[in-house]
Amino acid sequence: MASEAISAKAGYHHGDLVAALISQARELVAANGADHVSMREVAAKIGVSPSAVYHHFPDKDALLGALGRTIFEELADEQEAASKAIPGKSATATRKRFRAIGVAYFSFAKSNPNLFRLCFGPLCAMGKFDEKANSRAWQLLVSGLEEMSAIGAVDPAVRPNAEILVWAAIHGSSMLVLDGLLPEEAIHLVLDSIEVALQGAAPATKLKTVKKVAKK
Amino acid sequence: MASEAISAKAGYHHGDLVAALISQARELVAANGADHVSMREVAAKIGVSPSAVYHHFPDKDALLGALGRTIFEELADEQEAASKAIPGKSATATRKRFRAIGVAYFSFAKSNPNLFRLCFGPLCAMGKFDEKANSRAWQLLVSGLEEMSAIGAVDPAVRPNAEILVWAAIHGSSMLVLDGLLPEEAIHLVLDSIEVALQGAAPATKLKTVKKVAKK
DNA sequence: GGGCTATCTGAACAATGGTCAGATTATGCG
DNA sequence: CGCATAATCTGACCATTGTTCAGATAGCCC
Repeated sequence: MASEAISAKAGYHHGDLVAALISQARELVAANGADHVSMREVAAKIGVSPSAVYHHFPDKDALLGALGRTIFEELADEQEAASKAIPGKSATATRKRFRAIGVAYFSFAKSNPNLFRLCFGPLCAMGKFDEKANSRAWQLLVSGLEEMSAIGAVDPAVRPNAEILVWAAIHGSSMLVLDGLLPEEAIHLVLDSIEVALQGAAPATKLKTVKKVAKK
Repeated sequence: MASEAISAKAGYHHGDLVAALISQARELVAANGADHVSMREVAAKIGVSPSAVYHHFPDKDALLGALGRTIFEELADEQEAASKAIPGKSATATRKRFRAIGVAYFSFAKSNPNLFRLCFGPLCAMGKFDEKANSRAWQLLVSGLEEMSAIGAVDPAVRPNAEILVWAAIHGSSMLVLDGLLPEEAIHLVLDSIEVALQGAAPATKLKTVKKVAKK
């Protein structure tokens, strides 16, 4: 019903079809999962013929790719909002802010599982999104870690790889919770562990990594 | 060509169709991804009519579910093999063994991305696999951590949640590498960081987790 | 207004997941 | 051995899907 209200206003034939398509696709993917969305259904719900879609997107992957790009933005938006909701430069504020960014990531995944899966599915591996689609979220993480460093909550020894560990742990726990393989509390346990991990430990555990990645 | 050689031998009409179907599905999923596999193609490659499949599996998800279960076993097999390849109770052997389990997880993902994705996709969330499909892999992880504890490589304070952190980090980094969002070396950086993290830190960082999970 | 281009439609195609009645084969029972 | 019964497979069929393409329709510029 309210599919025209998205952008600008109607101008030529139908209005801003591409925006309407993405928005409608968002709704259907969120409801049924990316695999169970058909171009025809998207077109029909907008009141347009199935073939109309192909004048704006070469194929289904392109539509879903465009959608994925906007979802990445949404995710970054929520993380940014969560971060900005906790101002202040005190140590506890910094800590809370850092944690909030991680919780926002998980919360987004939990409340939009199908959209989250779209972002990190095979389409991502096929490069259907922008190169830098996730760069904002990454920047958020990095600056969160920089603030943590500033208050001395990050051992300089672990700092260089910290972003990767943090993202991997948050992303992994989110995914495994979505899959039903970990309970919801996992995200908090993981965030606790991460804060501990960032403090580092006695430097006796250095072990050079010389294993080969692929075994075959 | 060699599709009958899988299990037992022919008995009635076609032989062990269900095993042949799973095996053929495995091949096609590995090659084309789970989304681009059709029942008809699976049936055709085996030389059987499309409808024959539906006398053994109620629908496509059931076939892929059965396949997923076997993939989970494969994954656990590889982890177990990697673990057993490093015997000994010394500290360095224990450490190497622990790391090998993680590397095996990643290696499997990297060399069978489509199969790996099948295991942890929406089908998992829908409960199409066995409840305890991944319990063997989990056990491996747990006992690996117990050994690490035994040599004093795990701070008792972080021990209770260690399994979750480790799985999340390894799974997350594997997924993000598959998605092309992290470089391949990420797995080693993550494993390094994990070993440090397990050592724990000064107990000044305890922060009770009282945040709410869903923000809405 | 006339042409040009952007935008959309309608019909069509091959392929897909799934169903069902019936053919074919094995198996158990006398 | 013979026959009924159950297990297994086939063929035709249906609705739906992604995608294409020739043409209809509407906006825009001169």
